Amino acid sequence: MSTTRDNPRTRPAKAPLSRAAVVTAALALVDEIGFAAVTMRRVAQALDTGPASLYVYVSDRDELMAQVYDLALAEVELPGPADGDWRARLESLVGRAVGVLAGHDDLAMVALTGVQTGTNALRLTEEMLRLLREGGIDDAHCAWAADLLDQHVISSALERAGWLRDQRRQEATEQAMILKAERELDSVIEALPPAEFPTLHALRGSLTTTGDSDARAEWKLRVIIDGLLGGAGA
Amino acid sequence: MSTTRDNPRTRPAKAPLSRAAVVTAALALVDEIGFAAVTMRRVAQALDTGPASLYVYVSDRDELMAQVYDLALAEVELPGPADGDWRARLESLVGRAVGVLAGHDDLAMVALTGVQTGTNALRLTEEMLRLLREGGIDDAHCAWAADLLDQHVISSALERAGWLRDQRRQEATEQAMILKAERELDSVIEALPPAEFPTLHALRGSLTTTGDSDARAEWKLRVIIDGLLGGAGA
DNA sequence: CTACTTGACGAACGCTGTTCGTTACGATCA
DNA sequence: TGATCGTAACGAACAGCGTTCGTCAAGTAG
Repeated sequence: MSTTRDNPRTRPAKAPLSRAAVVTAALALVDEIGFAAVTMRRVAQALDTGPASLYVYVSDRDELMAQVYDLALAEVELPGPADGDWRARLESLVGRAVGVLAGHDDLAMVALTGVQTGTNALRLTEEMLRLLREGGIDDAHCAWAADLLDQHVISSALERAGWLRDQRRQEATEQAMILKAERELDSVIEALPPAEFPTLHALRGSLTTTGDSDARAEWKLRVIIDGLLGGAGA
Repeated sequence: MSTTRDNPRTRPAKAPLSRAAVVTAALALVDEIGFAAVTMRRVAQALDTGPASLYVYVSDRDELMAQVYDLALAEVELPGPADGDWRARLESLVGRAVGVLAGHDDLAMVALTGVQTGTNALRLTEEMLRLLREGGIDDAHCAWAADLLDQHVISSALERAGWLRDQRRQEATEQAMILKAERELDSVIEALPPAEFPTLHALRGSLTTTGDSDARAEWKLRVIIDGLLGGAGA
């Protein structure tokens, strides 16, 4: 009974296990199996350990996911002078943020639980505010404008992530149903009484084309900046 | 053993149990204990039955919550001619939607899982599109504009719901810490190196005043509509 | 060589969404 | 009236979840 475990020796090297290792493994898992499917147990399994071990470096699942969120934001490169004037740079910054977040499934959901205070989140906010000021937005409104842009980033990232997921699922099923959800919405509208929903019927065609989520996000962003420059914003 | 159960008689009347009853109970529970805390078991308990019984009327927790979401939207009254021109009406409609959703904790999260096709969601979309067209927004852009406004509604509702929840918690704790999260963000910014984050430092005051979430949501809405009228929207 | 701190982790708790198989009721039909 | 049958109701269970506790082993300081 004294020499019960040879585990410590049989296990070769093992991962040193650290806060960074846990967060990195969790992010990789988000990309692999999706945000909702990432559990403490699976993260532990990926690190070849038990779930309890994670709590040395992370206090909570929520805190872990907040760290993962900030790690993902590290991928966003700040636009430089080559990207043009303040407006072009702002559009570039926002576009990159949407792209990066959408590339990690529904990870952007983390940002809905409250203001993120991670290093990278603050780095992006700093640059966003700087560009807004450079564009002449009133100091008193800059915070609100950044908030509005943040909401746009998160919403668009989630929408795009969902679209990417659907597309991957359809590739996996190898079915030519093109866009099931799209057709669904179309048929729902078609079944509506035209007398009560005339506008939905009239615009049915343009409502159900969800394909170019990129162009739509860019259009929305232009609208927002236009609004900031035009009326109450400046 | 033959007269084992007098249950059917001892139980006085019992709830007839129906799809509507389940959804209504779930909505009441959302208001009482919060969106995240609503489980199938608790809904069943509120109806004095077991969790398995719910699955006769509802296929899924997600489907149940989608129904609850649409039921909540029924509270939104469409603005009438007394509310002014198309723009005033649109602002009124969006404001009411935000208010109603924010009054049901994080219920707006449901709308992040995909396009909602419930009766009331469509009712609001119809009116939104109608007003946008009346305002002269190009048909090709109306769908995108409605999407943008939807994102605003959901984001603002979630933000406001979180604020209301924090406030209720602080009332419960009877503490005068005013706004813990606010102070937290303030101290986080204060601790940042000023050389790398000059704008965050400069705007620190206006960034941390989260109090008037109403005024902020209204300002954002004005910005969006201004943007729709100004540049690429019309 | 001993004492102590600290990371690692097996086991367990209470909870979750959901399914299965069995009841018992109300309506239908002979 | 009496038998039949579809179906709402539900007790029990399953697999999985986040998290905590107590213990074990390894490294460090004295």
